[in-house]
Amino acid sequence: MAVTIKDVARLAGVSPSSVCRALADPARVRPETRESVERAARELGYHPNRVARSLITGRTANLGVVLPDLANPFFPSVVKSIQTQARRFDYAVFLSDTDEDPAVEVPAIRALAKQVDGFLLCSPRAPDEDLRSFAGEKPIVVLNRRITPFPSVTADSTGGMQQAVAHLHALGHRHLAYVAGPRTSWSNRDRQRGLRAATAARGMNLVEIGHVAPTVDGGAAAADLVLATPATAVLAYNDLIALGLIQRLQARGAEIPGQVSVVGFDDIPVAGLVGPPLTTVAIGKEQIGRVGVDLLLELMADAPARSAGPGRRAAARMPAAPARSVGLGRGAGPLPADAPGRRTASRDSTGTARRVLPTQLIVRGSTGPARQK
Amino acid sequence: MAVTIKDVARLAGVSPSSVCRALADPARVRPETRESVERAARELGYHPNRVARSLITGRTANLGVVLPDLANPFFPSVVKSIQTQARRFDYAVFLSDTDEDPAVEVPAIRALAKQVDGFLLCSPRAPDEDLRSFAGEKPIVVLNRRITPFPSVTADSTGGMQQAVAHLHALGHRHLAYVAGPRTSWSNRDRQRGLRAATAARGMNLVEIGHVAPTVDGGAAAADLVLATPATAVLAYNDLIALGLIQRLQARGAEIPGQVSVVGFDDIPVAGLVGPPLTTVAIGKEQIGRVGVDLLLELMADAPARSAGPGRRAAARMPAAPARSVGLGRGAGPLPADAPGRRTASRDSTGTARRVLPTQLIVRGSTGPARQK
DNA sequence: CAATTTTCTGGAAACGATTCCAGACTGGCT
DNA sequence: AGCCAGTCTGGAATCGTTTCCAGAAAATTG
Repeated sequence: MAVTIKDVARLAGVSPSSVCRALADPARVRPETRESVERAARELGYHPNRVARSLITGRTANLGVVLPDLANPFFPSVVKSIQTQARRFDYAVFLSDTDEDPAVEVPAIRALAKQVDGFLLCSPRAPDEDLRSFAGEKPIVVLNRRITPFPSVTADSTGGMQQAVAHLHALGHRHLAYVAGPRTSWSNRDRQRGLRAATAARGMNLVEIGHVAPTVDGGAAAADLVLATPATAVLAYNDLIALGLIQRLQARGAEIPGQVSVVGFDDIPVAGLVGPPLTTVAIGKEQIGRVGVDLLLELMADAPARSAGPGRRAAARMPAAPARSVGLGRGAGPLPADAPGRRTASRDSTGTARRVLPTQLIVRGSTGPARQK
Repeated sequence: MAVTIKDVARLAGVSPSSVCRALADPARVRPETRESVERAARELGYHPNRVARSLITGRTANLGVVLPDLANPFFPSVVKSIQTQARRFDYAVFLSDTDEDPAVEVPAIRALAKQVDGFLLCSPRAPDEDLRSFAGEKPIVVLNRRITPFPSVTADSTGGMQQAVAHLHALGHRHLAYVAGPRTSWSNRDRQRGLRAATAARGMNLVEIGHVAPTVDGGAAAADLVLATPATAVLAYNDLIALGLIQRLQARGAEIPGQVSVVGFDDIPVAGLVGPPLTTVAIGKEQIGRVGVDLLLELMADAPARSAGPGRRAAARMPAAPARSVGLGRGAGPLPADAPGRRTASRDSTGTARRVLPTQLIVRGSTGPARQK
């Protein structure tokens, strides 16, 4: 039914091998051959079957992206940047939304494993050891979490929390509350850790409120608990929770920021549009995806498709992933962080890359001077 | 490197064909064979290579989703529901974001064509004839647009606009403005058409404001133009534009809804969180994806992978797509529209399915009585 | 012009699974 | 015991492409 390489070969009057060569690497055939093959291919509308190709080359030109919840506006931003960067290198993207269910993650990865050249795991929720079982099988880069031995891209939660706490301290707040996200979220632990350090450093009081879903509803559910504490300001695991908090706090009659200040995390696109606009810690969502893809491509270049030996032939046709693209810095986001120097790149003791992206407090309307007791 | 069917065969002491049979259809081998194959497979951690399988079966168990912009919160909702429904039938999802560029669409489809069993095109922006060139090649279902000969899932824009206009009319508005979305968007034309009909029916005045990007910035750009008209209420192509309008109108000192009422379209998740909460026309985003997948699976069952003849063998192992799943109605959304009767299913003259999903006006805080001149 | 290198090409093998076909074995029946 | 139907299995072919290998043709050299 579909037109194959044989059809082209027949029409062009050459062998399938020559068609392959003519299309893959025109320099390796006589100009006349190239010409007639190209004409035949065009005439028949031939497009090589990537499935068949990947069977023999071991490369699929696909990337797998696994994330917990596309309904959280943070993730579409990341996926979009992944998509953009992947397309630049002619990679297509598989998407798998696990719906915040850790148990779905491993099967999801497993299902995609043979169809992709590598994975980007965004904020994976599965236990470390489950994920580690994929080490060595496929190149994997983890976003928003650190699991040896995988390269990772994370945000500087500590720095962000320090900025946020400094801001609140300057406004006179001394009693803070933190509304925690999912128990299985590494980011949550990271942010919580950063917040504890920051409050401790300034001798501030911190109340932590249980684990809630990282959604608007989760935030709403925590609001009443917040009012029951002496906290004059509350920091949320993420913006969605913060939005839910504001919503419910206002419904309870609490003025924001008059009675309670609220700080989010992520700076999702709508953060500035709500009433009052949300003060939040911004992280470079576009950078996460871009850096993640670059890291993954580097990793894939090191661990080639089939043979383990370095310097494979196929690598020649693979677009160069490394330095060049990293340095491009196209589409500088709102963060001034795109300057090379600001991005922290390090390697741990085993040599795996760890990129930590800078964070930045965006002060909007949801924070103000602490109320007087 | 990876474990293949041969390895399993060797360990189990049988031929590769038997391994295949034992795993695919246990009833076709002796229980002992099945047992030893399963043990060997488990021991080696064997997972069949889906790429190799699809080469011979012609089925990939992948779906392709193409959409214009994941940053528009409308699309993640749709993708998520597609993903959920696809997973239920063991399909994986390829995602391609075209960044609102019509020219990218056809190559994007082309690149995925050989790796998927069918496509869901969400709000495609490419010209009809370009997309029609894929007819017959692959099963395609179009969402938010109608292009013969493809089955489609659309929202009842006319009904939605009628509700919105009735609402505004009742509030005393007589002069309306419409801020149009992308020129290439079928939905925009559909909504515009519906709005014209609705206003004409009531003898209301309608000013149409040029095509803007379907984003917050697009809305902000149109705000000043709105103020220059006699309109007391403005309807936007979508919620993002409406949000941008509100933002900029407020910045210009216009009270909302005191001076201008604003109506959006889509009911994106944040619509209720902004200040003031947005009055908007809701469409069943979860339904769109679910119905789209069901329609596509039906279509794929009719037009099987390889041979054109009906009643293929492979179809037996493919989960039944039709009625059963459609009727499930799991996870009923906020719309009462999940009841079977309310969803309009029709077929045009050529017999292609056209599902039109109901819309519903959600009245929130951004609309109020018309200001007195 | 012969010898040698280089360029170019076709045939065959390979990738990992599925499926067809035919042969081996089992069991039931006469 | 002999025959037949049915069950179960292994070998071979297949999917569409890439790649290896060897041979043919062309170009270069002495």
